[in-house]
Amino acid sequence: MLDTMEAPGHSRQLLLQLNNQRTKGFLCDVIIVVQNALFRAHKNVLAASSAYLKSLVVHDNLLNLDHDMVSPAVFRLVLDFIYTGRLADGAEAAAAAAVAPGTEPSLGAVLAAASYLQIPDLVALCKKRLKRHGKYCHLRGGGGGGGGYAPYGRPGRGLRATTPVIQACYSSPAGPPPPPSAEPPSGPEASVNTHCAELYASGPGPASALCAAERRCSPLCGLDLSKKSPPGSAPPERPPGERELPPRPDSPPSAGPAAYKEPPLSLPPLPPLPFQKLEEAVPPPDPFRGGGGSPGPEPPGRPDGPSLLYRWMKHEPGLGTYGDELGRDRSSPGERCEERGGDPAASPGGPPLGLAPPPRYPGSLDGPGAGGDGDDYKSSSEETGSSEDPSPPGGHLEGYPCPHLAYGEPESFGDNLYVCIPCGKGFPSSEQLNAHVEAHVEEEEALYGRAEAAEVAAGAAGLGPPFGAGGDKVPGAPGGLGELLRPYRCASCDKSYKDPATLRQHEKTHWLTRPYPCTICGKKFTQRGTMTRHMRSHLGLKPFACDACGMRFTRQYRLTEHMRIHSGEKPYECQVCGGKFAQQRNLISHMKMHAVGGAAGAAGALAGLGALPGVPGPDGKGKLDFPEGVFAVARLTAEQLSLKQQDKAAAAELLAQTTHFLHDPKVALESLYPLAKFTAELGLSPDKAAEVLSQGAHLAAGPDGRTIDRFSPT
DNA sequence: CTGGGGAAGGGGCCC
DNA sequence: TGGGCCCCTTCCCCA
Repeated sequence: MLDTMEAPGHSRQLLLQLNNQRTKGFLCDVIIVVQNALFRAHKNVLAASSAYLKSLVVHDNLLNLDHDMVSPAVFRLVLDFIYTGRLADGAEAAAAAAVAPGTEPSLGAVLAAASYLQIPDLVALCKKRLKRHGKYCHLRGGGGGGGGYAPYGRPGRGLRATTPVIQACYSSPAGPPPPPSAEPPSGPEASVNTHCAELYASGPGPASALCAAERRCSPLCGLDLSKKSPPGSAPPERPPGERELPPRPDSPPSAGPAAYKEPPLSLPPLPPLPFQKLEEAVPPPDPFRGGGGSPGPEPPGRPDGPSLLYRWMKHEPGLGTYGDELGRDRSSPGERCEERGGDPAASPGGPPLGLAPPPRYPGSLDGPGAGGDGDDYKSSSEETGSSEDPSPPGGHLEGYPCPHLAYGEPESFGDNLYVCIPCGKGFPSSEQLNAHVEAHVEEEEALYGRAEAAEVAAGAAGLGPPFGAGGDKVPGAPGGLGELLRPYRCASCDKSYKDPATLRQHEKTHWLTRPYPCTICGKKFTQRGTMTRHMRSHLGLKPFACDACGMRFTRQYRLTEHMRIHSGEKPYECQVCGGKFAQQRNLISHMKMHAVGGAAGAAGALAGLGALPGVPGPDGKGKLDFPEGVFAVARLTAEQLSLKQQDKAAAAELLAQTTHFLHDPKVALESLYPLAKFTAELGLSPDKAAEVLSQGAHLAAGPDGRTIDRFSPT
């Protein structure tokens, strides 16, 4: 009979590993939004620790906590407790939160949060500590104007009040996490590196909760990265029709689940914070308020107004702030981010107090989306090694964009808490930062001209962008059918569009400066929507869930595509070999295999098929009569066209080749319609098909274009 | 080892 | 502003 054996320290070791993984974002499957901060964690761990969080994580991957009950700084401590079983004392809390001493969250705030989140162990620990101290407000500068049971560790809200962009946060200014040892973690190092999975979102609340002013002023703010699962695409764990989370019986109506009205993925705007009121009532000696007599900043997350925020955001992020490797784009090496000009650590405005500048880890977002899941997480023995050094380089999972590596170490700015995101310099007051940002703007204007300003002006005035493109719009200009359908022509590339807005949008693709940079990796985009979508990949927001398998996607279209796997539908058929595909892109890829040398291949095929009746068909299995050969030519031509849709010249050439072999004008004209029809079947727009038809008809029947009407596709 | 297919991620861009 | 589609690319699996 075997005795029950117990490995000593197993549970603690397990917790250490979990915490280690959390610091890297490894296998994190939930994001917790607390005001302007994002935390990543593991559902299982949260569910095992907090009844409240348990009720949330079973439904969603993105939780939105009531920031009136839990501040980011407090939740940081709570999360640390969950993963370590330890509650940092005041000094540790300050160190862990990278805040100035005396500004750590009050124990009362932690207790309130623990109660709110239903973490009995933490509640008991807080009470015990409070009793031991014999008071509730023993912590320096405690929350709520002196500690007590203020539900909110307000001082913590000063944290990074001027970091409106998503930014990594470290618990400690330096040093890797402690290696697992036989001793329980103690001292400040115990909480080292426990917060690197925390990101700060722009604005005072979740990404979607930016104030209207910020939305107005910043092309990067007000991003609503949220999406909702389409009807019928809810996560599988959520029963159909169930939208509301189960109410939490003991929570007040104004807080907790009752305040939770929207699925977390939607990141509903948060109500105004009572911060101002608190300040008015008890003006605290807030070290976050910067230099002496300055009027002080807005509440945390609300930096000096929209204009300042805009100036930060509109500036190209100095990617070195987040890691020099950021923004690297495999497919677009030319868009790699430029090195940051200066090192904040070396700058005069850098961290005072002799704090060592955080090392710049060569992180990279090359891997799957930072917040990705599924394939984004690749198993690695590294991750399980207890002695692994999470310090980069080389210490994180390949392909996994560890947030703290990717975004760089947290800045320890000491008193210089107003941080310029582009260059990383810290300033003691918002005014000084403002002046500094002005310099950035001037530099930027000098460097890039006024393209962006022109864009803003053009957008406001309804004018075209620079380069005079807007001046060439000639609605209804004389010409063929294409011009009638798309009268707004781009002066730079000859493309034409139906409406001026689309043309204006297109013309941005010719600009030298892309107006919408990603605040995380710095990659720039021509369209805000593209950038927003890109940001979702960073945050791992996948709102579209498959009912069948639970897999989630960032885009509706992907889900639609994915659902064909379950339905077995393969609507895309190769006209050459009959192969069927669920994804159109795979058909296109497949067709490239058939296409031998593009136009040359088409010409060869034309020569073999269209010119001679009775030659073997495309599949090589049968003989085609002449009309069939014509259609085969049309098909092949259309297929070729589908591969090179943008290349109108190539399309015209292919059509010319097609019609060249159709000596009989009647046959040629008859072949044009199926050609255009098939072109449309391949997914081209009716306009495109009409354009193809127009071009072909001109080639086949002369330049007058009179045949177009007869053969217009329906 | 290689090539092809399946599936998916991400960017571009038009509507 | 978001949806939808196209395109390129990557990863994995399998023959």
